[in-house]
Amino acid sequence: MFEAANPALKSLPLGVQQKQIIVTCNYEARRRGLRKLQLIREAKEMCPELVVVNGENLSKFRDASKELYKFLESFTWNRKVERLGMDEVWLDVTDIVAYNEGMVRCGNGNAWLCLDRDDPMKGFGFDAGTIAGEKYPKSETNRMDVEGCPEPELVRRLLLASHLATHIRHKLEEEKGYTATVGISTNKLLSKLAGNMHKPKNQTTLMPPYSSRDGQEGNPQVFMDGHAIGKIPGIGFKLAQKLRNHILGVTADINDPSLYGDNKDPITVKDVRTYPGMGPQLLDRLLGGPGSEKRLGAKVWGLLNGIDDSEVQRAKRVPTQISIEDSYGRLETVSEVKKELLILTTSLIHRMHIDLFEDDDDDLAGKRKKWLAYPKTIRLSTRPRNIEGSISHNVYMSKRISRSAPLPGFVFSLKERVDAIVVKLVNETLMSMFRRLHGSKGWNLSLMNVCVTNMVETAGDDTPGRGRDIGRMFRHQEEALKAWRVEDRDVPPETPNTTMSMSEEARKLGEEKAYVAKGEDSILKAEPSAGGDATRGLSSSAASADMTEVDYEDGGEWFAEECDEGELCHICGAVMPSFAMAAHNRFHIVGTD
DNA sequence: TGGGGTCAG
DNA sequence: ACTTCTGACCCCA
Repeated sequence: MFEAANPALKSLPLGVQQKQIIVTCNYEARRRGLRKLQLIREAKEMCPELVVVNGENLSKFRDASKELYKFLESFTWNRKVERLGMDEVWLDVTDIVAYNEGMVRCGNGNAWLCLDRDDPMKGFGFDAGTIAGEKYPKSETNRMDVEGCPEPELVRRLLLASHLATHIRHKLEEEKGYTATVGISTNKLLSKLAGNMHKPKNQTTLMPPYSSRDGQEGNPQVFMDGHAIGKIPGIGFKLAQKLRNHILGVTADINDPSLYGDNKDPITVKDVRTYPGMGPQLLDRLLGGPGSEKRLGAKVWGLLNGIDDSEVQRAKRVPTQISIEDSYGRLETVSEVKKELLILTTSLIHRMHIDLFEDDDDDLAGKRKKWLAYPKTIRLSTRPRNIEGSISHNVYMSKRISRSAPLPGFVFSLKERVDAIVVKLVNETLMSMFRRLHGSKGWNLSLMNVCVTNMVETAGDDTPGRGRDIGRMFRHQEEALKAWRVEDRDVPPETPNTTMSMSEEARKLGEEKAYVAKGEDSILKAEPSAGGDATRGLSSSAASADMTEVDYEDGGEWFAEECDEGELCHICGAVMPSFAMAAHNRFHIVGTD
């Protein structure tokens, strides 16, 4: 992002600072030995010419992330574009690939990939005899013998997805100035891991065969097996530790996290997968216990085998929570706390206006402002500083504690000044929550976080199932898939699909982005899941959105236009004129029966 | 629903 | 000195 704004930075080592730490840095800085989350002092020592920019305010990153995401969404037909953090994205391009797959003779010559079902001229030409970009495993030749290989349909789909990925990467660089790295495969897990290869600005297609035959593992298994166990998305620090302990046997050293840096993890996916007795049941025993996820063993076993059934999610209209936090060297008095709460709360109210309060351009009368969602709950979290020498050492470390309360309706006021709202919220709500967390003395905090959550969405035109183009989309997809159904009769249901996902790091620096193209290939799967999803989307949005739509929309607008003082609904937190409250309450009573 | 844990970037 | 500033999802009572 910084590089895109100022290309001269690309050749300089650049780091983004939060407090005393370089939270991320560009490739030039990494080339010189810098790493993420390194102390400023060490970084400067290692690289005196390091250019440092302040990254404590994330607004610019949020804006760039949203812009990037919107750009990528414009390429999709199904709007399945899922963000992971601010700089990674998955695209499910199954439908685009399926549509084009029927019209392209892969394996020879020039072909056309159509990007718009309504305009055959919109698209790009490509060489249907090659996979675009890098492949896993590497191979000598780029020419494809599509018909001669064991999984020709899958090869065709991944080939199309690879060219689509290249096209999108080029457009992204031309039009937005962001480079990206992409992985292309049949699910989110595999495409994400493939996207880690060939950084900073290439792409990797995980090549067929995907199934094992005559004792040979498929490529996804070989690919997964080579990864350190802790590198698998979904297997974090705790799970990896438990798995290592079981494989290696429990010794004191094994519990030292410093032994397992990036490349030092001695335990691979293959070590775990092939351990005697390994399977979902043993994994459940190893990883389960109070508090752990249901069916965790089955899920992890799937990951070890390259299996991931999770769908690429469409972006939600509003976040599920918004929080602001800061860390402190010392925070020991009530007045210090109050001062910091005022600062945090001011940022939080601003964030609410940015993320929850947008133009309603669907209104016939023109643009109006309205709340997209009302958070019902406010939460205050703190992190008490480690008490020196107290408690054994490893057990009571830097955990957060929190208290929550209903969010008062006055924060939605559009008339009152933000600073007045902030003062009221801190004095009337947050300070008493703080007292519930800590007494008036005897604490020292290293962090405070203020969060609003429990969003109640107002109705919007983005609600799945509402858009006029949704029905049309599915009809189109049906047609595009007809040919496939016939041809795929004898293909087992496990046959993969074609999907694409992308990730970018514009967020941090524009150092690179990765996008990952994921290919779905199971048509038999696509049919029921498309039908099921469509039905679910329609019914659930009708049920939940209709309930709140009239209330909140009207309440918000009346308040915005006519009211100086709103009255708070204690059920949902909406604010509206007093005369509306009786009808509003009736609505709740009827609606919640 | 409140409080906490894990995972991710 | 497992740190920064988040956000998503899961579990239990």
